[in-house]
Formats: sequence, C-alpha cells, structure tokens
Amino acid sequence: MTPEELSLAISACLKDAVAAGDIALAESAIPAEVRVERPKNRDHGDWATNIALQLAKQAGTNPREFASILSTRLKSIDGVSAVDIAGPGFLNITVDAAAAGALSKAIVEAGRTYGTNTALSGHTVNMEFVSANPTGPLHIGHTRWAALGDSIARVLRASGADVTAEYYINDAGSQMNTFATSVYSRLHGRPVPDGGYPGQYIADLGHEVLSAHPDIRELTEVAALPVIRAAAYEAQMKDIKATLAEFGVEFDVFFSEQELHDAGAIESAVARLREQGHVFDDGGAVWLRTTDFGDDKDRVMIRANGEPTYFAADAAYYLSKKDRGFTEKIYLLGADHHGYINRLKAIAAAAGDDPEVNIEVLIGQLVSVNGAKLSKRAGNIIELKDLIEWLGKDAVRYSLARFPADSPLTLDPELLKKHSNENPVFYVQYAHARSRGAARNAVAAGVERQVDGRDSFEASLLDHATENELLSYLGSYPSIVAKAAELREPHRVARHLEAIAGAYHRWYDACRIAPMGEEPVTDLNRTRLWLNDATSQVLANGLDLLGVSAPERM
RNA sequence: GCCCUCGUAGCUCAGGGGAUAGAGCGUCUGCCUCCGGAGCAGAAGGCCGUAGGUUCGAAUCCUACCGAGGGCACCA
Repeated sequence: MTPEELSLAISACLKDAVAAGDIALAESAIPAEVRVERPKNRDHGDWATNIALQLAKQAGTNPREFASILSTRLKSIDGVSAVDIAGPGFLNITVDAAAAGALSKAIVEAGRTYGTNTALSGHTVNMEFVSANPTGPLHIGHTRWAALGDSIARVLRASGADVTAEYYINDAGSQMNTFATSVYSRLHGRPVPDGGYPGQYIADLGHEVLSAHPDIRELTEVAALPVIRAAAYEAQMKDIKATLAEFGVEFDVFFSEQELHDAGAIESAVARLREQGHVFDDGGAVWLRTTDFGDDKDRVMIRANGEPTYFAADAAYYLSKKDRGFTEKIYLLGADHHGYINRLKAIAAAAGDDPEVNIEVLIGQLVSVNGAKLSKRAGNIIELKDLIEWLGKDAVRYSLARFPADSPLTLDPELLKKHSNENPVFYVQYAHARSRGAARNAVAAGVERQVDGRDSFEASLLDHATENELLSYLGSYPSIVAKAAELREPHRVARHLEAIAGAYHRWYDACRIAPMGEEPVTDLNRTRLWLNDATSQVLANGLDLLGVSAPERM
C-alpha cells in the first residue's frame, strides 16, 4: 500500500461518513486529498493524518470526537491493521506487513517508470537557463543554474510535462565587439584594452582563430575584427557546448539573439506590442509602457539613436517562445537579475499573456566560494570544466542539486577537492552500489526472484522494523517527485534519496538477503531480494533526475 | 532611499501550520567469525536573529527592528 492509496481510502471513508450522516460536514468542505505523513516517532504508527484537527471545527465537534467516528471506518480499510487516536486528535494508522511489502514487487515491475506521474501532462514548458554570454568559458558561477535547470527539466518531464530546455545566446550586443577586440589585441601580443576581457582563455581563443585563419595577423584591424569575432565565437560556443555535455546537461535548443535581429523580429515585436496599445514614443525613443503591469518605470525598446535595447530583444524573444506554442515560459536567473522579474512579466502581460500563469521567473542566490563572490570580472575564475575534472561530474552536480535555489550557498573548494565521503553523493551512490553488490551475491548464492518461472514473493515476510521504514520511504518517493516538479525544487528528490539510502543501510545491517553459509534458500531470501532490487531501482531513478550516475560498483 | 532573498547544531544546510526541531561533516564511545566498514549503533552539541501579533497549535503565516547578500541604466 502506498501513501497515495491510503490517502484515497481515507477520503472515501470520510465521504461515506458524511453521506451516512455520522459527520455533519458540507460536501464542499471535504478536501480532495487527505494528507498522510510519516510520523517522526515510530510509536505513532506507520502513517498519520491530522484531518480531524483540520475539519472538526467545521463539523461542529471536537477533534477527538471527529477522529473517533472516522477511525471505526478506517479500520475496515483493507491492509490497515490498527488505527489509534493520539494527542489532540491525530489518527495514527498501522498497516500490516503484507500490504506494505507488496510495494517492493510493484516497484520492480514498474522499473524506470516508478516515480513518474501525470500531474503536469498537457503542459508545454520552455525552460531557459544558463544562457551564459559566448564571450568566455562557463565558470563556477554558471554551474548552479546548469545543474539546477537540468534537474528541474528532468523532474518536470517525470511529472508528464513536455519540456524544451533552451539556451539563449547573447551574440548580438556590443560585448561581442569587445570580445573580438580583446582577442585581436592578444593575437598581436598587446594587452587587452580597458573594459575588455582578461583571462588566459582569450589568448587561447586567439591561437584557435590563428589556426583556422593563418594570415589573420596580416589584415588590418577593420578587416580582421569580423573574422575574429565569428571564429572566436564559434570556438567559444563549441567549448561551452562540450562542457555542458560533459556536465550531463542537455539543451534542446540553442537560440541566437543575432538571428532575432537578422529576421527583423525586434521591429515586428515593437509593432505587435504597439498594436496591443502598450508602445509610445518619447524623446525620440520608443518605449514599452511596462508600468501598466507593475514595473516601476517604463522601458526603452528603441533608443533615440535608432539602436534597439537588450530589453527589446527580450521582448522579441518572449514572443518567439509564445509563437512556438509554449504555455509556460520558465526563466532561471541569478539574484543579480532580480530587477528583471517585473519587466519580463510586463512583456508577457503586454503580449496578452497572463503573467501569473504563462511566465515564471525563478531567482537563485549566487554561489560564493570561501566568502568571495564569483563573477567574470573577478580574476579568480574557476572554470566549470576544471571543477568537473577535480571533483567529478557527479559530486559537483549532486552538491548543487541538494540545496534549494534561494538558499545562499557557500562552497569550500578545499573541502570539495578532498573527494571524500564528506559529500553526501557518495552516501547515496554507495547505497546503490551496495544494493547491486548484494543482488550479485544473492544470485550467486542461488537466490532468485522467481522459482520455476513464477514470482517467489511473500510480502508478509517483510515485517522487520527496518523493512517497514525502508518501504515507507520507497512508497513516498512518487509524491516527492511530484512535489519537486510542482515547486521546481529538485533538492527534495536528493534529500529523499539520502533518507532512502540511510534506511537501506540500516536494513542491510539488520536483515540478510543471501542465506548464511550452507543454509538453504528460503522465501524470505527471495522476498528480500525483491525489496533490495526495488531500492536499487528507486535510487537509480532518483539519481537520474539529478543527472548523477548510479554506479554498479564503486 | 525603495524592492527582493536569506538569518536553524562548531561548519554546510534540510524542514511550505502539527506530536520530543533534523541530516551530512567535525568531536567522543562502541561494532568487521560469512551478502561492500564509502556502513551501523550511541553520546555531546539549539532562547530556530530580536520583539510583538494571528490560532487549538508557529522554525513555518503577518508586522516592526537588527544582521548578511543582491537589485534599482536610452549597459549587455
């Protein structure tokens, strides 16, 4: 029995009690879903609900009386062995071992689909993240969004959403000229001009440009810059894409800002928004009246000198997403972009969308390292590919994915570099590797999940306290995934995996899977193998949502 | 000045109205005669930033204050 099944059964009991007149409650007051929770204290049963505390007042009675009426009906639920009323009116429910244990077989049979759900089916989501400027390598400042964004996309897909992961390339602004000029200077052995891009990678890009265009140094600056700009850009994007791939981050679309300009999308965006009545001219510039939609000032789209602003490109880009049929556009931005929320929402509203529904801006706190904030201007850039090399993809991804985006996070590179079990990723991965090892040993000892082609599984044998605990965590997993998708918080999955890993280790310590020595193989061994394999499956499914590998051996 | 986010164990952080506030790391004590000790069992360690409020019940919701970070361009 899963907590969802129990929750549904309780709802049904509640409706029956109301229909029978045992409880005086309006039909509309019955919640669609009754929350069941795992009590912290084992003495409080397997599952608990506070439904009586919530509804007693509306029903004109006291919580304990309400709970008492409901409990007699709950006792008749198949698989429920005891119902107790505790404290102010909690209902503590105990499930018999057979009903709880059946889950392990169900998980093995569901395989990779265990934990997926359809809560978000029908949603077409555009998920934009990273979108680092193509003027330099990905560095530690981008890693959080890369890890988080990719995991959010995976969790949304697990909940049935149709997700397109997208990277917006800012390849159109004046920073591209600065970039080209920086490479040009290094190519000629000169220092980068003020305001240009420092860093060894600029010189490295120069070498790459040189190998593709051996005579580039012969050209005049005016002739060379466009060539350098294109070649260095291409080399840099190639590097970024390779790093993302190495990090296990998958993008469906790399969207070029320059192509928006080339296609005339900026002008048509201005025209479309003007049609909607939100554009006005002032001081020679063209403005979008974003103050109509909660922004604190109106924004310029076309400057007095005729040049479009970055904001105008944002508007055109939003319209592109809308035209491509995405009902929800999610932006994952750093805290330094917090000022963008209102204007992005204003764009959505001006385009006729509902800013509460069709656009979502997630703001994440910046990662700091050893107290120092990391930005491109700081000299101490730690590149993402170096980070992966030091610590491994799994450790980096996991240590970023296990915290919510809005928590300010401080990483200590010295600690991370130790590559030890101080990182909880090893705890979870080890549980998976251990369970696979246990399965290999069990099979070698003659334990199989099937005997003579038929499943050998006796759920009622899974009656140890550690089995009860492990099963409850495995059973909660699907609701954790659904919650993570709903709230865009994949760290919930990571935390739950840690709980599962802990429960698995405790179970492993208490209950043998393979028989001792020459003892014969029993149903108990075979049934425990089902639970063991179910645990492997859930750990593997969860790690996959985080972009972390589930090793067979470590 | 205005706006946003965050103050929880020595450190890094979970806890989205419920029962005795948790995990990892660090410290201390035990546990390898058979499935992986990257593990398990236990101990120490907290005025949940401060002060009010909301209610059966608050780390959680509201207000004020204190502290940390970030944002307020015809930059990109």
